Amino acid sequence: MNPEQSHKKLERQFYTRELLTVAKELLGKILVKNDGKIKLSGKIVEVEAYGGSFDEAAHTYGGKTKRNEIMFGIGGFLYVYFTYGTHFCCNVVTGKEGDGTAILIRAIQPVNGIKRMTYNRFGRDLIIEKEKYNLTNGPGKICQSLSITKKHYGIDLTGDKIFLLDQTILNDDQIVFSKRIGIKKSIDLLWRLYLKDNPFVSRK
DNA sequence: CCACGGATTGGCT
DNA sequence: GCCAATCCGTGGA
Repeated sequence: MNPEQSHKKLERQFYTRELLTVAKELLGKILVKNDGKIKLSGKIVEVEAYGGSFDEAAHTYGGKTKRNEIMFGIGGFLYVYFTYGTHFCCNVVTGKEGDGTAILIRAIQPVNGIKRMTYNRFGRDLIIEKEKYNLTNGPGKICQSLSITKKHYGIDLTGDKIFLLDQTILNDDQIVFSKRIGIKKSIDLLWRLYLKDNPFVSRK
């Protein structure tokens, strides 16, 4: 059965829990970008947790600024940032007011709207089968294929524009806990979580 | 005001 | 494996 038709939208209380709890349970959930007639969606297969008093790699480490203020709010909102002059990345804010924690969505497995995602990414149809795996296997690629930009900063994930659909919670033995990618601080935390053996994960 | 560099990606050696 | 692209948030003068 199509997972988009068989599960409910995640509510506020899913997001307001502790960072790593939410990170684990985000795996396997369906991310939906609702563009009206067209709905783009994918299963979350890789995430990274950020935030808390000792995580120097988190954007919240230096305190509240205009850029990161949504991360300091209550869970269930979207934190979008722009980096390297080229890419957007999207995060799910977690926890209570003031926590400053969020989870970067690093890779999804396309479910619906694959043709549209392909056009958003490459400006054309798929040419080779292999390209299917290059659609959404990275944080910048997700935002490009789903057309998520700065204007989606702060969107309420309990609304109907961008949201998550509930799915079965996965067991720990299906999840790999590893070091985060592309950071220079707090590099030893095993806060990158991904689905074991999933071909849409950004790297092993 | 200015300088620095980044939670990335894609192309080339 | 190396590096440029290309913007803007952040921090120091």
